[in-house]
Amino acid sequence: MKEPADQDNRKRILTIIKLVPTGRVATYGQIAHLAGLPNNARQVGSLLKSISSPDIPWFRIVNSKGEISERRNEASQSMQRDALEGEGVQFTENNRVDLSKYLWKPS
DNA sequence: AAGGTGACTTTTC
DNA sequence: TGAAAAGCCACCT
Repeated sequence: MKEPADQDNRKRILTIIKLVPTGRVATYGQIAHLAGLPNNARQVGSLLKSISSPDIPWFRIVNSKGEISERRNEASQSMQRDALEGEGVQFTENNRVDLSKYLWKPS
């Protein structure tokens, strides 16, 4: 039987994000890779902007530099930083997180 | 149908 | 080390 691939992928991505533990962050590429979409990091981001589920810790997703990606809605950006700091993640002067410390390493 | 866009990543210089 | 360009792929005019 056949399934709509993109919807299935979307669900898989969200599932992965839910697995990211508190106080940790993950990169878009990592999420995409874990979801089985190695080169679709952008799609992950595109999906996150339309997030509506409170169960999804979207704020734990940052880009490969460890910085919060720029977006149209600035409020969302500062909200993300605030949420991460509330979980114990410290930001550097450059407005970045130390990936070598906070990056989620799945088993 | 075809080209532009984007919450990205990696390679190059 | 860091900025710029190229690469990628789904989604939207």
